Amino acid sequence: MRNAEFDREKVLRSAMNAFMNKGFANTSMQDLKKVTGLHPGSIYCAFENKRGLLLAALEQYRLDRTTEFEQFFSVSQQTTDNLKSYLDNVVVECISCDNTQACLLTKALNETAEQDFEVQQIISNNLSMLQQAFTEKFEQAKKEKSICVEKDSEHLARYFLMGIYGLRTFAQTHPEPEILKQLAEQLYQDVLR
Amino acid sequence: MRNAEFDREKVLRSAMNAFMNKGFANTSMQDLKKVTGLHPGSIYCAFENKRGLLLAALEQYRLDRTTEFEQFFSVSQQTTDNLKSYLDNVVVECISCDNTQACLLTKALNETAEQDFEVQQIISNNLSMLQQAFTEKFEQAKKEKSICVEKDSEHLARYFLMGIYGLRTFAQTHPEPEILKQLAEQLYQDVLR
DNA sequence: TTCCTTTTTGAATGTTCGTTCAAGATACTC
DNA sequence: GAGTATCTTGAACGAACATTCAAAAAGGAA
Repeated sequence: MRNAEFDREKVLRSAMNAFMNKGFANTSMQDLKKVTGLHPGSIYCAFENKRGLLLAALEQYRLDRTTEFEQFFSVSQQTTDNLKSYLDNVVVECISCDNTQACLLTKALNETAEQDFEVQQIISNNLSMLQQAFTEKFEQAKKEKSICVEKDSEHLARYFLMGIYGLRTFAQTHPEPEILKQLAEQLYQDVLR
Repeated sequence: MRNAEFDREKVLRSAMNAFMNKGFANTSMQDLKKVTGLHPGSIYCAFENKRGLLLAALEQYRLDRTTEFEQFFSVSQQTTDNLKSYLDNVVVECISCDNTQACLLTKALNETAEQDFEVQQIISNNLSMLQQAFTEKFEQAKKEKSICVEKDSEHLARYFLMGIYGLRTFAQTHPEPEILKQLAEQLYQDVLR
């Protein structure tokens, strides 16, 4: 017997960053070898192929983001405060202009749409779960009397998520801090109103 | 002397559709040969290379979308009506689930970001022009008393565009007509409020 | 019709890609 | 400490890629 030498999580996060930077198709095995430090054979041994590495990276991304989400919503007692923090953080990520701070899900969704149904399904599911998580937070905010009870939490979650998608795309052409902050602020107001 | 046989606009629209369907990197010259009906040599003769074809397709896309934009805003006297029509059409395009109805600019932006500065610049410029066009429409709506004069037209245009980006991304995972219509409706309300 | 120029054609090119594999290295088991 | 199962290594593979090019075809000028 013998265990693998490499740190699986580190490797997956490296691969994840590479995919976010250059996209799946444009990231070659040579690139992956460089960023993960793994030789082709090891990658194929551990993940079957390049696509398997993407699938594993997507799963790691899901785990990481879920943890991050829970951290954001365990700061303040006021759920709306945490929503604001979450949104502010999206803006910070956008401002950084660092591709590795982007969303792997939307990035991969844009690229593999209509070509790989399994990947598309996985991404859709992940995004649906995020949406569901937001729905619960809006439901909670209603209980805390921060939001009018008449509002539909599901609709709010969808609108909020739509805004985040839009913000990220917008930032790609106009990463100006003040403008992004302004857009995020209005989104927050519109959702809470 | 001898003129080229092919219809340049038709070729560019075919290429444009292919790029929107599979992305730039995933569209091979064989694919392009198939959809354009042009042999590799002709493509290289006319557009220098694959990237040159993308640049030409982006320019054709700009022309087509500009014409379409002007058509949308020459229907009703009420600018706000035309804004609504424009937004409704985005929803229709999203519902169709037809990749060729997507936005080549955001698609290419997602793919070539951080890899091809010239392409990124062209896309940014095109999107800025669209934003500017919306700004003018909101300015006009203010003159028509449809929007409060206190509002900042530039901010409204940015927010509206952000919403459209978000809507398109959201639709990729949830192309349900009713939900998309609801999101678009709220966006319209939030902008006009 | 003849000639010249340009386009069209599609096979050939060199490169890069994802993937494989056999040899070597290494840690665990007994 | 020997044996063995597993991982690591990196060269080699065929396939697919963007690109080139020389020959063939065809329009315009004379």
